[in-house]
Amino acid sequence: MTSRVTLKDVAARAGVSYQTVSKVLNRQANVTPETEALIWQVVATLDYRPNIAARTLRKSASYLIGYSWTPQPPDRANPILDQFLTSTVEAAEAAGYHLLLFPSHNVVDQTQIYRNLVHSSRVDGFIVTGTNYDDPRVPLLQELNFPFVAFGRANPDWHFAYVDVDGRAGISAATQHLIEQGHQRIGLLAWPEGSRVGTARQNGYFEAMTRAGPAIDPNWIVRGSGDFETGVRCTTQLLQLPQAQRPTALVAVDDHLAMGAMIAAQQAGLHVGQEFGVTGFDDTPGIQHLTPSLTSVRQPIWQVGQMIVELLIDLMQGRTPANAQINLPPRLIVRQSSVRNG
Amino acid sequence: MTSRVTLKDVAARAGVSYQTVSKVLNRQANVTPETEALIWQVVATLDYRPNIAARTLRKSASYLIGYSWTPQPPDRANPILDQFLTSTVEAAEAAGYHLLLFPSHNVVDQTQIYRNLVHSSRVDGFIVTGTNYDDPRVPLLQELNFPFVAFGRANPDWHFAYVDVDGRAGISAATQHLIEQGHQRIGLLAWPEGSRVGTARQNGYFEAMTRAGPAIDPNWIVRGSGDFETGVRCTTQLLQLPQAQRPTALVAVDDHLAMGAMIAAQQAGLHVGQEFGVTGFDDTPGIQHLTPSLTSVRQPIWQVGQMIVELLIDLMQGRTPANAQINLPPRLIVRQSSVRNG
DNA sequence: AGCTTTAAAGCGAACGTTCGCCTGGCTCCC
DNA sequence: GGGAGCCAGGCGAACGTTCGCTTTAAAGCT
Repeated sequence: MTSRVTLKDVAARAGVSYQTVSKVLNRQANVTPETEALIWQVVATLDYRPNIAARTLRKSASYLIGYSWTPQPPDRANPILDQFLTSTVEAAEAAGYHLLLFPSHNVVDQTQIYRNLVHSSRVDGFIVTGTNYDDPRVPLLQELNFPFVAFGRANPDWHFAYVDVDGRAGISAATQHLIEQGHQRIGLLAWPEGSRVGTARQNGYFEAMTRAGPAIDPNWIVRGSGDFETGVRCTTQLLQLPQAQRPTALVAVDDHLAMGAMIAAQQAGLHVGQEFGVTGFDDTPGIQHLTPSLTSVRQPIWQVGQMIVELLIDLMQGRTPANAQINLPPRLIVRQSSVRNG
Repeated sequence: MTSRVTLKDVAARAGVSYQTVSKVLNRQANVTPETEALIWQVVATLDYRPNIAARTLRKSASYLIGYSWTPQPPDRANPILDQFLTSTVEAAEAAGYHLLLFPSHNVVDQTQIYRNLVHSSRVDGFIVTGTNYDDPRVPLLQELNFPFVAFGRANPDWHFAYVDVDGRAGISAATQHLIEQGHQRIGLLAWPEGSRVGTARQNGYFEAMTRAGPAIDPNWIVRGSGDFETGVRCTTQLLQLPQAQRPTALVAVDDHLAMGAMIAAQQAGLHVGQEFGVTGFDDTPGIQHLTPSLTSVRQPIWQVGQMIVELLIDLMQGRTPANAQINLPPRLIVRQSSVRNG
């Protein structure tokens, strides 16, 4: 808009060639301290900023990171989007990169979008979220030999950079915690089989149960999509079991299921916490204000974002990170819904 | 990564000059149908994609829109971020634009960040959210003569493009609804004075009350930051008033305050809905699952995003939109917390 | 003194587009 | 039949950088 000031303007004012100015700005100059100081001063007075497009063209590096996420339906919160974006944007910014958003709603030809961004050299790398088994984006980006880091693992046979949160350890800790509260018959509210995240989480339940001893009744394990209504329905159904066989606590693989479970238990006249333990997963903002407040597993989202960017920048700049498969432990946040004296 | 294919490659293969290929791709060519078809075919077989950096440099248009938002603390959900981003990204994509995220956390020198993005021609325009009275970004962008559209108004004396949601109408509708439910003494949980959004919303309360008749007791109006704990505290305090003077319903200017109010009322032994009406604002995901479910005012976020992008594209392409000050009505979602037979 | 080394800065080219102007050849019409 | 008009396409230049090589001049060495 306001007429742009370029290298040539700075050079003219400083009495040097514009290439010299470029070298000074990129700190790779052989110049006398005097000319260097002069150039910096002219840069400051003219308020010069390098034209990113020209730099991008010349260096074929856009300093842009592509980021896609899966939008949630509007009646559902995305508990981590805000924090994850803030974290990644901040880490990227510190290294001179920006985030370019693109939607993943277009399931039809996901790969075309990626191809396009790669071949038009719009972006230098990708952050891929919500990976599942055999996620097509992973082999695609590998085939294109394009830098990317995933939030979450995929097919275990594939070798690529990712940062993941150990859902197994999280659910295991929640289960263990309920056992320590004296529960013996503990049920599991899980997602349908086949999702990578869901499998990891449910394995945490089996691990803790078999380690600590309580027998598992297959009837205690119910599956459904991860929403509130499913939580209500499945829990109501579980509570139909004969008194001596029905669970006294439920581990849910996400907070929505857990909230449904709490409501169903309350409707059945149970005092959640005291008589009936419930735990969730994600530590969705707001669940600390429920009555009773909901125990949940909190993912270290901030750290995930930081590490993803760190890895990605290594990859984009051609370095090989020492450890490109990172698995972070989540943290159990104990609240009223799972403790007996609460 | 994979060796890029350029206009010249296409031209060589098609036996024309590369400029002609460019013209065909930009649909401004005078070419025979045969050569045109041939060029398109070669483009397809070589899988050519224009290099965005080169185009950006030449046209000095980056097809990038800068978007900044104010991150919420991690224990607080941002109820609209996901939907707003999805909406804007989708609308932008349809017009060939992408969104560039940048953080607004750096309060110290907000304007430097904007200046930088403008002068380096990183972006072609901005979406500015969370505007307040005398927001410094508005005059800055006006001075730079740079296209932008705000989500929300600012100083009423300034003339710029915005899309806003009529908070006054929303709170007015909520208040009106409580009056229709038979409430006469209705209180207001508001933010501290001085915020633009807060003022608009509280005015809706005054409007509906004076229009419909109930006298307003200044004691019914309490202010504090918009969080859950404040809602609890203020409501508890209100309920200390003598029985004959205390409100039988509360209008809250956001959902957090409303949730606090519900809990405080329940702790005071009141049956929310039946005996004590509560309404919120934002229709935060999840509040439909509270007991009782919370009546709230829903903003047409999707539409806001679409219209902002529409306006912005007009501005960026030099057109003058017919109506650049858009005020959208929100919608009251009535649930159990505000109805007497609920 | 004559030669090599080094420091400081200049110079040309290239990245891949788009844009405006130019040209060659054909058609058309009086 | 010859000039005007038009159509298809070519051509040069420019956008603002970065990069590697060259040049100049001064300094160092034997």
